[in-house]
Amino acid sequence: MANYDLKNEVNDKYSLRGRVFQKLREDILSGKYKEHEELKEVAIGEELGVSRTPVREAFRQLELEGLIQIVPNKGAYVTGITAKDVKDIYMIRSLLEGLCARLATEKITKEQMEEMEENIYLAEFHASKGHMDQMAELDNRFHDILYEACDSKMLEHTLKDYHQYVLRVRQKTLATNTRGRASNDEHRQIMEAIKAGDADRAEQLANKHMLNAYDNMVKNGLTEIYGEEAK
Amino acid sequence: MANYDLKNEVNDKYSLRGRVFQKLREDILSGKYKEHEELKEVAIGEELGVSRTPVREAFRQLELEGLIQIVPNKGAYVTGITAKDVKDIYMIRSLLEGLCARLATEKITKEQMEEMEENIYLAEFHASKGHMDQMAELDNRFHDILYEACDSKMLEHTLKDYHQYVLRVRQKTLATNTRGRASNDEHRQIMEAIKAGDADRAEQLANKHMLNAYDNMVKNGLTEIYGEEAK
DNA sequence: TTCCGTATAATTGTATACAATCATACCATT
DNA sequence: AATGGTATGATTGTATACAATTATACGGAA
Repeated sequence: MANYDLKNEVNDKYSLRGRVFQKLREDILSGKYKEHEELKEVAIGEELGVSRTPVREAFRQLELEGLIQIVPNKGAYVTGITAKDVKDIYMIRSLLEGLCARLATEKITKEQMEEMEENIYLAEFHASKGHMDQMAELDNRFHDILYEACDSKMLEHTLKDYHQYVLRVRQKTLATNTRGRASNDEHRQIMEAIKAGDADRAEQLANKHMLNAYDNMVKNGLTEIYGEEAK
Repeated sequence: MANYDLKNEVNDKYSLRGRVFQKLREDILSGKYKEHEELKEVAIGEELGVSRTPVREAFRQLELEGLIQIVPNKGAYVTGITAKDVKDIYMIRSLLEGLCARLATEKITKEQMEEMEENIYLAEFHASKGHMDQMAELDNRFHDILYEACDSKMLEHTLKDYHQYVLRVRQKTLATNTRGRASNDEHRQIMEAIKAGDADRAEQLANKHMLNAYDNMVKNGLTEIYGEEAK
C-alpha cells in the first residue's frame, strides 16, 4: 500500500529515478529480467548512464509495486509469482472487483460510462479482426475505468496493484481468442448492469468474471510457468 | 503492495535506514507528526544523527507503507486519512477478513489455534480489569494471527497494510470499554467457528465484526477527526 | 494597492567517495 | 579428501558535495 497520488507517476517521468523506474518496470513486465534474477545497482546504472543513487531509489519504488524484492546487504531480486499467489490474487480480486462494480453503479460519471461503452464496442471489433494486442490493451483499460468509477482511491489503488501484479500472466491468457470474446461478453454484461443501476447484479457479474478468468487460466495450464500447480 | 519478505523487518533493525524508518513510523503512528505535516530530510537526519541518504530511503519505505506521501522536488508529507478513506477501508476489510477467516478455517495450525484461544482468554481478563492498552495490543495480535493462519501471503500482506493504516483511528475506538468487550465476544465467536470447521460461519462473523467496528466508530463520532464526515 | 518578475534561500535530486558487509576462492590443517 | 579460516573481490550502505528545482521575499511597474 502506498503512493496514492497518481499524479506523481507523471512527474516522475522527468526525473532520473522516474525514468530508471519506468525502464526497469517495463523490462520486468516484458520478461527481459526473469524471476529471481538479481539486479545490480552499478550494472543498471551504467547501462542507463546514471549513478547508483537514482537506481537505488527506483529499486525502492519497484519494491513498492511488488516487482522486486530487496534483501538487505545482498541485492534486489525480481519477484517470483507462484501459482498459489495467482490463485489467491484472483480470489481476492473476485471480491474486490465485485465491490468495485457495486460502488461504480452509484458513482460512475456520464463520461466514464461513455468510455466504457466505447471500450466494449472497440473490443468487439478487434476481437473479430483477431487483433490480440489491442484487445489486451482494451481489457486493461476496461478495468481501469471501473476502478476509477468506484470513486474510492483506496479500492482503486489496491485493485490496480493486483491488476498489475498479474499482468505478466494475464497477457498470455487473453491470447486465446475464445477467452477474449467471452471476456468481452462479460464486460458488456457488467456494463449493462451498471447502466441499468442494478448494483447487485453488477457485483455478481464482476465476481464471476474474475473466477472465469482464473478458471480459463488453469484450464490452459498457464499458471504452471510460475512454478508448481496451486494446491 | 510490496515487501513480502517480512524477515527484512528484522534485518532492517540493524541498518541506519531501518532505525530511521522505525523511529519515524512510531512517531507518525503516535501522533508526534500530524497529518499533512512536512518531513524534511536534513532536519530528521540531524535529529537522529545520520545523513540524508538513509533518511531518504526510510522515506521510500514509509511511502511503501502508506504513512507518508512523497511529492517530487517538494517534500514528504504525513498521509492524511479522510473519513471516506476509513469507511472504504472497513468496507474492503469486511470482505477480506471474511475471506481470511474462511481460508484460516482450513489452514490454521494447532499452534495458531492455541495462541488464538489464549489471546481471547487474556483479552477477557484485561477487559474485566479495564486494561485498555493491553486490550488494544491483544486485538491487534488477534487479527495478525488470523492473517497468518489463512496461509496466503498476498491476503496477509494486504490485510496487514489496511490494519496498520487505520491503527491511529482504531486505537481510540477500543478505548470505549463496551466496544472492547463486544469486540472480544466477536473474536470468540469467530474462533469457535474456525475451531468447529464452519468456514461459512467464520466468514460471515468476520464480515460482521468489521462492520460492527465501523458502526461503533461512526456512533462515537471518531472518524470526524479526519476531516469531514464520510458521505 | 496589486501584480509581475527577479533574486535569494531552502529543499530535494544526483553523483561520487568511502565504509561495511557479504560471497568466493584459496590455502592450511586435520 | 574434507573442513575451517583467512584474504580478496564484489556489492550494498552511508556520507557528503554539488546541481536542479521550488518557495519566498522584495522591489518596481501598472
